[in-house]
Amino acid sequence: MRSAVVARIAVEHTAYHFDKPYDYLVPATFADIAKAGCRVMVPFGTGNRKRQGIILSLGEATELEKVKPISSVLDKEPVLSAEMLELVSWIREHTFCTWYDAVKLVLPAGINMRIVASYCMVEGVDIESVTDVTEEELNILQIIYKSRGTVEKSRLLEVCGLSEDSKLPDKLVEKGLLNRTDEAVRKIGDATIKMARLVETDGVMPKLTPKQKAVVDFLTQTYAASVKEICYFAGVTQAVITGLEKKGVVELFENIVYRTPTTSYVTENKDIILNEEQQEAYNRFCEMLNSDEGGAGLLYGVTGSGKTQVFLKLVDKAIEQQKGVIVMVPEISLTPQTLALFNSRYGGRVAIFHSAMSLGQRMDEWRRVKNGEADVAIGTRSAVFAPFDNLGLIIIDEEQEHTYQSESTPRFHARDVARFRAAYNKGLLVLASATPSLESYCAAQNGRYELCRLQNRYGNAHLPKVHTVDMRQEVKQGNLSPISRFLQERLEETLKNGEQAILLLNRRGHNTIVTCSGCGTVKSCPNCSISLTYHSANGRLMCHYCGYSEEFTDKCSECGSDRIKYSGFGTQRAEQELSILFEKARILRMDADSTMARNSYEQKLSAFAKGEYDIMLGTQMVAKGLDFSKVTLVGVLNADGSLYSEDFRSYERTFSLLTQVVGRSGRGDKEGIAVVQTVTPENEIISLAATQDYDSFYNQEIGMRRAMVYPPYCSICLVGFVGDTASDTRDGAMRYLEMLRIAGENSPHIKMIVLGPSVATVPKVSGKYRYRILIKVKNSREFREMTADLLKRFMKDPQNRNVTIFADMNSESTF
DNA sequence: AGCACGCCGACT
DNA sequence: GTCGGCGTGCTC
Repeated sequence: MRSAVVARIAVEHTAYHFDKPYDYLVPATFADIAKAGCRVMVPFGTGNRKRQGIILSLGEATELEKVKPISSVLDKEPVLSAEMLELVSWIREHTFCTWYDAVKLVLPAGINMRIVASYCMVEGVDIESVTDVTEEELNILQIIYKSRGTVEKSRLLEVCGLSEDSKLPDKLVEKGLLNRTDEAVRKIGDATIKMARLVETDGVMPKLTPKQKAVVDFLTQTYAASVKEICYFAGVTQAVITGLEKKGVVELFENIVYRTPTTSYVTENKDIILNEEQQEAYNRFCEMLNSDEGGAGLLYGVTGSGKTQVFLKLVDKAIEQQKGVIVMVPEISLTPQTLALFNSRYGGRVAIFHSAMSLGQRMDEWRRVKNGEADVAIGTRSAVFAPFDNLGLIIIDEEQEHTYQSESTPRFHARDVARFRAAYNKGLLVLASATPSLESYCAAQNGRYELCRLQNRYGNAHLPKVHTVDMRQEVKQGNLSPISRFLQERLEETLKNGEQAILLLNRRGHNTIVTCSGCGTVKSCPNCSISLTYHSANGRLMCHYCGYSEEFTDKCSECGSDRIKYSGFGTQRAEQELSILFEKARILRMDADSTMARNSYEQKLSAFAKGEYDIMLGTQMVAKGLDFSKVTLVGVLNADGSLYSEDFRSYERTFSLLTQVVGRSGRGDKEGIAVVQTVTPENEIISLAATQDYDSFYNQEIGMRRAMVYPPYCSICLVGFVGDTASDTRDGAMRYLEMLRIAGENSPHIKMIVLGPSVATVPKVSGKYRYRILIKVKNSREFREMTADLLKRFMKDPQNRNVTIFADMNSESTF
C-alpha cells in the first residue's frame, strides 16, 4: 500500500483522559490547503459527529486501519504559526489541559464566530406557480414557505434529509426563488452581559411568588438591568429570573460589553528625558535587545520612580528595529490613562487586548497584529498571545500581580508564557515592579535575570512618611470606629487643604460577621464554609463565594433572640462612618459591589482624577497603578486583613499591597503621608512595608522559604478534588495519594514532599466539598508526565466517578 | 462528553 | 416473545 498524508489533529471537546493528537487522512483535494495551524472539521467517535480540530503537524503514514479522512478545512491560511503551535504544546504539558483547550487559549475568542446561512422566500414568489424544479427542491421551498420566515441551513437540510454540504438551497437562490443571508453566530459563553427587562403587559400580571415580585418591583424602578445586578439587589438567584421569563413577565437580552479602545483622555506626547538611573537601566536593556540572544531582565523600581518612561524608550527602540512589542499590565491598571499614553505615542500602531472589549474588536486587533498592521500590543494577560511573527520585546508591569495567573483551565501564568515566547524569538523580556515576586527577585539575584534598580522617585517627589496606628489602643480608649483618631485628624487636614485621600479596606460589605449573643450562632452560608456579610445597600446577608443571600432580620433564626451582634467592618460600613465624620466630604466607594457595571469604574476614576471627590475608599482595586497627583494621604484601615491566612504567600501579598498603596501618596509636588492601622503593630511585615524596605523583607522571607522548602526553592503542585459529599471527595484524594505513593516508588529519583490530603482553604463552596494534596517538587518534565498519567488513570477509574480532579503547578490562587 | 453495545425487568 | 432501563467502554 502506498503511504498517505496524515495530519495529527487536536480535536475539540475531548476529555483530558482520552485526549491526544488524533491521526486523520488528508484527502488529495485538501492537500494544498491543509497546513499545520489550519482549523478543520473531522468526524469523531462512533457516531462520526463533526467536530472542530486543528492540524498540529503533517506526516506520512502507512498504517491506515482506523484512520478517517478530514471532512473540511476551515482556514485558507494557518491561524497558528509554528511558534504558536509549539506554545500550544508547551501549555498543554505544563497546565494539564487538553490539546484543543490550549489551542483555544491562544486564539482570540471571536475566531469561533460561525457564519450560518439562512434562507427565506423571495418576496412575491407564489409557491403554487413555481415550475422547473425537482421534487426535492419543491420540498425545500415548501418547508421554507410554511415557516413564513427564515430557516437555518443546517435545520433545513436535516428536515429534508439532505447531506450537510448539499448545494440545493444555493441552486434555488440562483434561480431567484430563495434569498440567502449569512449571519455571524456567536458561540455561547462569550463576553456579553445577560440583561433583563419587563415585558409590556398592559398591567396584566400573572400570580407572582414573593421573590418574583421583588424582581418585578426592582425592574419597575430601573427598567432594565443586568441579571447579576438584579440578583444582588432583589436578593434572588438566577432561577427566579428564568422563571419570570417562562411566565412571560420579563425578557432576557444580551448586551455586548463594548468599550471603545480610543479614549477621550488626552495625554501630551512629551519627549521623555531619562534621569541617570533610568538611563542606565535603559542602556543595559537596550544592549540585550540589540544582542542576538535576547534575555530577561527585572526592573525593580520604587513606586513613582518612573518605570514607564524606561518602557516607552525601549518600545521606541524595538519599533525602530521593526520588531513586535507586547506590553502587559494587570487588569486593574489598564485605565484610560495608560491607553491614552500609548495611543498618543504610537497612534494606530497600537493593538489593545482586554477582556472588556467586544468579540469583534478583539478579533480585529488580533488580525491587525497578524497582518503586521500593529507593532505594539498592550493589554492584560491575554495580550501575551498577540500573534507577532517577529516578537522582539515583552514588558510585564507589576509582574508580581496575581492577575497574570489564569484562574480557570488552562491555568497558565502569563509570565511563564512570556518567558517561552521571548526565548523562542530570542527577544527581551522585562519584568517590572516596585515589589517583585520572590521568585523573580531570587532569579535576578542568581543572575538568571539582569537586575536594574530605580531607587529614587521621579522628579521632586518623595516617598510618603508612614505612621502606624495601634488599633488595640484605640479600642481600649473607647474608639470603636474603623477610623482611628489620628487618621481622622489627618483626613480633616487633607480636606481643609483641598487635597485628596485614598483609603484601603480589603473587605466588601457592611459587617463581615453577624453573631447571635443568645445562642452563639455565627450566621454562615448554607452552601459554603464562610460567614455571611451584611450588606446595607440591599439589607441582606450575603456569601462572597457563591452569591447566596438571605433577608436580614434582627431576630436569630435559630433561637429567636434579638441580641444580634455585628463585628468586622467592610467598605459599606466604613463609608457610612466617614459620611458621619465628614459631612461635607464627597466620598467615592470602589469595590466589586459599587462598580458592578464595568464602565462605571473608569468613569469614577476619571471623576476622582478631576477632583469631583475628596476621599476614595475601596478594596485592593484602589491600591494599584493609579496615579493621582492631588492625593497626599493614604490610609490603610486594616493592614492585618490578609496577613494571617495559612497560605505561604500571605506575607508577600500583604507586603506588596501595603507598599503599593502607601506609594499612591505624594506623587505630585506635595509631600504625602500614609497611615497604617493595625492590631499587630509588632508584626515585622507591617513595619517593613511602612519603611518601604523591600530588601529587608526579601532577605527575611527568602530565608523562611528556604528553611521551609517553598518556592522558589521548589515548585508546588496542587492537586484539587471536588465532589458532592465530603467522604467521596476525601476517599478520592486518598486513592490519589496511594497512586502517587506507588508512582513515587517507581521513580525514586523524583524527590517529593507530599502534604495532605487536607481540606481546602475554603472546604465547601457552592455546596461542593474540596480537598487538596500539595506536592513540593522540582517542576521537571518527568514529574509532569507522571502527574498527567496519574490524572488520566484517576479519571478513568469508575470509583472516582463522583470526584473531579485537577492539577495546577505553581498556582498563586488558594484552593 | 456522546454514542453504541450489552445484559436484565415490565409490557403487548 | 419485545421494548427499553442504564452500566461499560471507546473515541484516529
